[in-house]
Amino acid sequence: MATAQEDLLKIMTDRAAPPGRIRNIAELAKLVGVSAGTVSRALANSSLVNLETRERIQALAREHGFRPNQMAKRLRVQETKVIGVVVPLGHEQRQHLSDPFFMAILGHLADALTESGYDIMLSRVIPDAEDWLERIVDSGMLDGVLLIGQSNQFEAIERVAAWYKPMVVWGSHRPGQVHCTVGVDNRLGGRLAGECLIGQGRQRLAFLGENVAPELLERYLGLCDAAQSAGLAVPLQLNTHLASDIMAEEIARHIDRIGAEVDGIAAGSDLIAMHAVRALADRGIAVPGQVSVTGFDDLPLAEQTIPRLTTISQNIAEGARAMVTALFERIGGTAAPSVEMVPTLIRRDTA
Amino acid sequence: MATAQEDLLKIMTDRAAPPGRIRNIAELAKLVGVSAGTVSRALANSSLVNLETRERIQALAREHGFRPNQMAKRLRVQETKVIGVVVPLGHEQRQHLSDPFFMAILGHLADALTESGYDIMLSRVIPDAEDWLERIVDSGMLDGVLLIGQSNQFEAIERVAAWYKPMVVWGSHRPGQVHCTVGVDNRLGGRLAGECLIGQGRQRLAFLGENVAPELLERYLGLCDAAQSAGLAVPLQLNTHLASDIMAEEIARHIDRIGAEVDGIAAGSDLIAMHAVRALADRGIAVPGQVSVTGFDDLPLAEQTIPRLTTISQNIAEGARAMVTALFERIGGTAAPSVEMVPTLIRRDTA
DNA sequence: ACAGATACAACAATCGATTGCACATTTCGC
DNA sequence: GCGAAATGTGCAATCGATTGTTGTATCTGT
Repeated sequence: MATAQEDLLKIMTDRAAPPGRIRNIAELAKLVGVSAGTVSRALANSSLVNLETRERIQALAREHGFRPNQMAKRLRVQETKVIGVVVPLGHEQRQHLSDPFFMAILGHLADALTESGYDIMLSRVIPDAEDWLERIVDSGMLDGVLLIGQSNQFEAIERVAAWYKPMVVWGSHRPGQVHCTVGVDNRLGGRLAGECLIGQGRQRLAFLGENVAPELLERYLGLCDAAQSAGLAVPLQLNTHLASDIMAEEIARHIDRIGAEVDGIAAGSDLIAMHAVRALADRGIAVPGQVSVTGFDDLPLAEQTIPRLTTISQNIAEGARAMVTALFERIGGTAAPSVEMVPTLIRRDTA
Repeated sequence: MATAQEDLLKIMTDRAAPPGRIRNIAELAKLVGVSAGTVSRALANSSLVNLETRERIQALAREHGFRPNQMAKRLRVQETKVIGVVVPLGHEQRQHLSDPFFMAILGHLADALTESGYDIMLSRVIPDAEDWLERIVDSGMLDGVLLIGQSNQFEAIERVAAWYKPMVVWGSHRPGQVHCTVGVDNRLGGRLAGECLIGQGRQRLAFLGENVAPELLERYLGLCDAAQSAGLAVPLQLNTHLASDIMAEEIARHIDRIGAEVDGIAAGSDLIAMHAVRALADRGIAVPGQVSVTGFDDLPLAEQTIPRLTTISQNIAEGARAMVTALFERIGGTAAPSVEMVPTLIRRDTA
């Protein structure tokens, strides 16, 4: 702590900005002896200004560590080079940014966007106010918006999508919807999971995950499809919050309650599956000996659990790329359509 | 795909903005029949404008879905309400945003910042240009900057910290440094890990993790301290990249190479430890039977591996809070000092 | 040597909101 | 009924850069 105090002193002493720091283009212009406009062009390396003066100005700017104010530039040019990445938490007030799925996709989005010279504005929104999305969209700070997940905000998204084009949403595509989505065919994914379980001879199925978000609902419906095709009873649907701390005990309770009624569990996500496997193991129920479990997402962690998760793969890297290209097309004025990717079953150890 | 085409059509048709959309305060002012200034004040709910007109203006704004342009406001007010969260990847070009540690801390930062009405600008920076941090810091877009990790950019950070106050860095505190850090005492953490291993009777120690980032270097030095105190040989130091795809095979190679030379591994992070445990298991080496392993961070995943990781805990939630409060103090003009938290050993199954 | 082209740089409008100051209209005290 | 205070609104400057237009040397060709 002693050293920290010393630092504090040091900081207080050179509190004043470096002498003669240049704050804006006008000051630099005065210093160089030209007009502000010329400086602006010089810094943009425009051939309109004499090579000699151009270099003189650039040198002086570098020397004084001057960089033009982006806020002003962006206001003038009406282009911000910032994309909003928004996670709506309609049904999940708890922090959910640490959800591994979100993090995985965010990583890929960040790659693609920074590569194209865009910055990322991250918003974790709890849609309490009716116009949460409108507020984001016309804050005037964003060139476009990527929404990760539809949550229970389908209506709000549609409403905005009707007039705001540069927006792409990760989620399910319902026939006739206006907003542009990228995602897998969740219903097919659910069906694949079901068929896998049924193929193992499982008869009494359950789905772990809530059904307010379209994505998860579709997965459940896909599971139902599979059950129906095989002549089995309608699978149970067990609600589970997405916040990881609650999730664990919630799942444990479900497992306790349903006990031997169920021999095949399709989880709404890998994270849910992981907790389910753990809860089953804790109770001495063998996976996949007595109960089979499937996940959804195929996150890196699916391979690292023991036993490794059998899961439905959505290609997140490809999905992120698709979102970004669709968004750029839309920013450019083209009406890029939705993209629906095909999920595949990754067979590992749990089913 | 048919439905997607339909959507496209629909989108093209109402391409034009809604009729009579109000673009700026001046237009709204004309509509209401007052001056722009009055509208501005009315929307800010200033008591300077008559309650009646105020409500009339607000109603009209709501009706037309008008929201003032934030970019303009922020330019004028010289306060952006945006905090930059920056991950410098000096020694790691590969995507690293998906690093679970980063994600965990980002989640908590997002909570704390949004709660205080700040937005987050996320930058994943590869510090190739010399002035990467300067560019971020005086882009004019940020009220403050949070740096996650020092990477190998200690000098650059110090240089900027000399004149830019509202910046807080997650990482190690070296005596006499100028920039404000929040983090655990990494050296002590390394020592704790070492003592734990030695306490299990381990004699031939190794550290898994590169040593260009101060944090990891300190951890290694702590391990060395412990070894020295116990009269053991200097622990091996094995470089390991942080990009998760390379990491796995790199660690596997290390394990193959060192074989029986080592019976105690202190990993630089939980992720590294996890991969090490897996690599050992794959080779039929019992953990902790033959080799003990410790992690660092105590991420949620540390509890979910099998066997569960023995690790050094840094309280990430508390750390994130500390970063944010320090940053706010600095934005307010106070020179908040560095914070160094005390790490603790979490004893689980791997050591 | 002169019309016309070329190369530079200055001027001023603009992006969209905020806010100090001045001005006009009530309201109030006495 | 008159000066003073209170209230409400408009005007215009400002934040900091960009860019279309205009103006003035300098240069080219004949």
